Amino acid sequence: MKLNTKSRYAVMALADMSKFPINNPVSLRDISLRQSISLLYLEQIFIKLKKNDIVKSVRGTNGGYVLKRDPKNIKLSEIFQALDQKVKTVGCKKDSKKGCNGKSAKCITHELWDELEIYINNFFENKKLSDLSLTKGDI
Amino acid sequence: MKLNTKSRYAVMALADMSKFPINNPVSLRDISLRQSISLLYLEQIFIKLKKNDIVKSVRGTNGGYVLKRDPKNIKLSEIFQALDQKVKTVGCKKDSKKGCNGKSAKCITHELWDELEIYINNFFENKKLSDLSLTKGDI
DNA sequence: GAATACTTGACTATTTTAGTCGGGTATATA
DNA sequence: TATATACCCGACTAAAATAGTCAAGTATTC
Ligand code: FES
Ligand code: FES
Repeated sequence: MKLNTKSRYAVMALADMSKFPINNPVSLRDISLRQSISLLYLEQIFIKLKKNDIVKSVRGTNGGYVLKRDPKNIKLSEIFQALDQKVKTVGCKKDSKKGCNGKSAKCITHELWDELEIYINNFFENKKLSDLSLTKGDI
Repeated sequence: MKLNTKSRYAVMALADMSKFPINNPVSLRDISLRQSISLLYLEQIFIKLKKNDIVKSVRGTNGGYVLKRDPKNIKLSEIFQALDQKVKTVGCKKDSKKGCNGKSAKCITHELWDELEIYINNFFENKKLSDLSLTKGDI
């Protein structure tokens, strides 16, 4: 079970932004330098964050991105969703009646994995961006 | 975040076994048929389970594998460990002082991911094989 | 009009996953 | 003791996912 870099960087970048006065555009270039994340990669990530109403963009000189909401109201689960990062522990399609083995019933472990999936999603659901942006002084 | 098939199948196979009288060897062929898992793949999986003292093998005709311990004493975390399935949410090496970006300090999100890693590992640590083998009547 | 910074789709190398294959060895039972 | 059953184990491979890069823009401010 691994977390991909896209989600990790997304949270890192947003945490970085949330350290600055809101409504003050933060450029990807700056985030890239501070957090050592490839600028090109960040661009890809922010397109998705924008589409999902987590940030908004300000174009032109001194532009950048701005958090669209208070960090207190941004759940990690939303960030993950924005990046199509899903927690998938079951081997089957959830809403299908078929099991992971192609049989007509769910397998003997299905319930367990489902429980795990809910368990993990709970973590993301209950964590807000603000929960981590304030923990440390350094950027 | 996805769970790989090896771990999923391992748990499935062990759950299958635990439905039968202990000390009664269960052949991989039977498990393969019942659970629709490739026999060749199962072999690969069971070599590892054996090396990690979760099952023992009985060779020859009517042989198979036997659980080495009571399902009550087999934690999911052990099964995962046996298959080198690690939960990895941080981007850095845990015991290194360096961060995921190659810098000398841990990044701003490190603590969060570490917390998640512990959270998930907890799940596996607290689940026993017996917790799922008895839930359903069917195999 | 020059510089800054966002926008977007396509492309690619690398790694991981999910298996398969081949050629063994050990044991029970007929 | 022959044969079938079933474990043993390293090497191999196709396919998918990941982690980016690249090229060619557009919008805005100074
Ligand atoms: S995981 Fe859903 S049926 Fe096996
Ligand atoms: S995840 Fe450990 S330093 Fe970034």
